[in-house]
Amino acid sequence: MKSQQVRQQFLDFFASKKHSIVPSSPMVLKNDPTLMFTNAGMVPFKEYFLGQKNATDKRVADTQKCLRVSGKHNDLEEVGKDTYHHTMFEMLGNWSFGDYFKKEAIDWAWELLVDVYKIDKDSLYVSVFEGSKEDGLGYDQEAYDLWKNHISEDRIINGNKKDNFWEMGAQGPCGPCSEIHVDIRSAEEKAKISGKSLVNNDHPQVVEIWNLVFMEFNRKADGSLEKLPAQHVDTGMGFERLCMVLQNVQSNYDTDVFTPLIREVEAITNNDYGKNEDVDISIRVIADHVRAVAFAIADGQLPSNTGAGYVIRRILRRAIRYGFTFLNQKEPFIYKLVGTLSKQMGEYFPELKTQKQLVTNVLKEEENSFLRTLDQGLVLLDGIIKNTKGTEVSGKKAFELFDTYGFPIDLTALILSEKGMTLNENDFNTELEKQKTRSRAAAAVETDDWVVLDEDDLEEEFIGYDTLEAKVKITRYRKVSSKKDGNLFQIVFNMTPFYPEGGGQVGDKGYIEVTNGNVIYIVDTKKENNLIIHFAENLPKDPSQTFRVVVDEKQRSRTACNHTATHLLHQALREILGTHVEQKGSAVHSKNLRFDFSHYAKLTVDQLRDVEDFVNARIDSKIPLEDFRNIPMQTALDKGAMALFGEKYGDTVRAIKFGNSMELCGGTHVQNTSEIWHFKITSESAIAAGVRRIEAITSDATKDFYFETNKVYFELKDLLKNPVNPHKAITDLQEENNTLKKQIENLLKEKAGNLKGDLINEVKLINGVNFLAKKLDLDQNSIKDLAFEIGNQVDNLFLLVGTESEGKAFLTCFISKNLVESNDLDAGKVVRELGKFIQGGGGGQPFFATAGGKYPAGIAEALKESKKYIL
RNA sequence: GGGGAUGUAGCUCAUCUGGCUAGAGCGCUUGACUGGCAGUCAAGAGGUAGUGGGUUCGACUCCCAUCUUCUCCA
Repeated sequence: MKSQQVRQQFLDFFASKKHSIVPSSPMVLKNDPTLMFTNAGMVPFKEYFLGQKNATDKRVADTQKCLRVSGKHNDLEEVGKDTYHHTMFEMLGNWSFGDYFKKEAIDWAWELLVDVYKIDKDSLYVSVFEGSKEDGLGYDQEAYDLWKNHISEDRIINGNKKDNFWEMGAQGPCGPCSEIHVDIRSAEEKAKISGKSLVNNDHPQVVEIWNLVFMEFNRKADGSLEKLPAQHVDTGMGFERLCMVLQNVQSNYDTDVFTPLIREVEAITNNDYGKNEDVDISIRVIADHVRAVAFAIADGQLPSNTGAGYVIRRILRRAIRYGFTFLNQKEPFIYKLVGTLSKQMGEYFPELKTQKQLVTNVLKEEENSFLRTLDQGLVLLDGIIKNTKGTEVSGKKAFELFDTYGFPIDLTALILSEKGMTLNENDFNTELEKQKTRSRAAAAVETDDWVVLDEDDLEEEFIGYDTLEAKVKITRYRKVSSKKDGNLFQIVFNMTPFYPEGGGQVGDKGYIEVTNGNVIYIVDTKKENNLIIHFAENLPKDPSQTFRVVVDEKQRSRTACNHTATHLLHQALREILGTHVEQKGSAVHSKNLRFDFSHYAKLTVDQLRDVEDFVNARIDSKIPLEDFRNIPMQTALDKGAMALFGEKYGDTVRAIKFGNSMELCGGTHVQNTSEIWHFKITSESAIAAGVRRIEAITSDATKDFYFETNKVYFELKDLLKNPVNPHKAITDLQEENNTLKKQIENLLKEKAGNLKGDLINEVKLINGVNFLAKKLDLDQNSIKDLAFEIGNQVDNLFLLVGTESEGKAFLTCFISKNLVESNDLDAGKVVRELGKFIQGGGGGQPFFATAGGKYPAGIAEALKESKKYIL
């Protein structure tokens, strides 16, 4: 059975059980501070489990693209070494939000696997939670009894808390779970060792394929459990593993999910899969990683050096590294796999198709940049090897190479071992640990439990589109402390006019009015799991009162101008550059806006001008806002709204329309484009291959901008005595300046030439040494030049020049090199000793040295004294 | 967000702990040799050492601030 069919049958099966089938949510998360990527099928539905939102569909099923790079079985460095771990994978899941529970979940799982997929029930095992004393939980008898109806009791295994009690995190919803394992070994092997003993033992052919979680508790910060108001089902089945079982192969990488990629890698790199262990690992790594990276980029997450982008970069670099070392690829090649991937998965994940060109460009650029890093590292490592005595390279040096220059440590180890050398890994790990501790300490956040004041009013209403102030009640609050921000309070109201950071737009600021006119400032507003959280430095004394809260109007209106301008800019770019332009990122602040978009070339001056004109024309046309709230997604799309990838499945959306610009958007906007007043691009630059960034300003900021530039212009013009043509005035000045410079240079040379002649005439032969000590009225640099020039013409020279400037005294001493040796003279010593006369000190090299002091009157004596060195 | 590195001629980089009038290779200009090209030789142009402060007799070098780029960690 082809993987496409496997996926489809799953979805069809649950559709027949009255589930809504929803598309996969983005793999990259934007509004969750606790998580960078969707790492399990349940992530998009977190808010339902947390009780922060009521599900509109009580039964849902989907396949979800997930990314895992850390965790007990998902260390990035392990992926590829075995045949069943991945970074990016699909998780098939069915959900019940307060609807059905254990019985249906278990019955349907069995029906699908055995009746639909026709898996031999004698190869299946199931596990049941055995209970936990520390949590006061008993044996999950209910699940056991349900399984007993389908499977013989000797195939039911008891599982401990580690394997059979699922938790979302340290805090939050959790519950017992029941896993289904499948044994795909041959009959002989099964006869030898019972599959039962291999369950949960990391055996590549006895694997868990489906986990059914029965969510019924909430774990509090103090570790205790409380019963959830409603019970949910959350299941997750590894798609790739399921395909392995159904396609009757021994490895996920032998399924048609991966084989097209593996064939392509073989063809491109001219290597065969299945002949050499290192080559096989490399090919698996590349086949796995290219999926993760391509999906992430298609979801809008470009590789970068921080946050989620850094994780993506690391995954890609790991693939490049394996290709470099074991497949002998010294040029970019991974980008060539995008076509195959898109052909194979683009049907169900259309973002791969539409973003194919961008993904390809970005990968190629990243590959090139890392290959440069590797080149540089190879040179540095060579240097380290040369400077190493003995055969062990210090861990500190290797760490520096890794930390500062990005050279992979395993590559260092490999190269060293080829040269019969070793690496002090302990020291390396110590250094790495230090680095981690430092970073963690800087980012540490302590979060207290929520204090819930109003259980009944958990769904917070956003009223900020229509009003900037309201009378509200606090429904919950908690304290968070971090090194960076100190103590802050997170406050949630029953309703709020404050816009939370999202869609690129910054969160609102403002204040809470407490007793007798005092206020508590709200410094930021953010969204977390669908909850609007207000950050305040204090908490009202009596949080149970009703408060008036007010949004900072100035910031809000400026931000609104910038947000609307961003939409118009987006429209302008698509109109002027073409519809290949897609939003890749956006930041809307009160003082400026930033818009990243896909485009292959630098914008010309004319294009920038056209874009500005286009936006300003729409501002001039005074277009009113049309605000469509709570309309179904499909309705919005039918009306012509631009759908962005990265949108999450949701019940209803909001669409913002200004004339022909229509986008799905939750942000705040002006009522009429005329409020924006004016739009001005301040910069255009590249941020990645095929992605460009425009920064721009609007309204008040453009006034300031024009005022400032205008002011500078008039100041300059004034300085130039108000010429008719300032441009010409400046170029004239520059030319004049150049000719004058040359003239002065010539004059000075001439003067120095004369002076040099005079001085050479004054040189006296004393004791076989050409001696001259004189005070001159020249600057330090000229004296230096002069000294060297005289030195070039006169042999056996001992020259001492004194000079005085700004009340300070200076001595310069030049001694011909042959004299330095034959007469054992040292100009440095000379100036140091003579420096005493001018109450200063100095030094230099044996043949040229300078000294400075604060007593100019002593120069004469110093000059007189100098004679003694040659007598 | 935290740490490390980096910025010197058009390009790639030297200048070891402060002091050899800031150098090399490639590239560029001019000239010579060779039938032409490649090439060789000779001469030459090109640098506020990221920027702004400070310490010092003296700063590319040390200190502070700031920006660029790279990189690791979170």
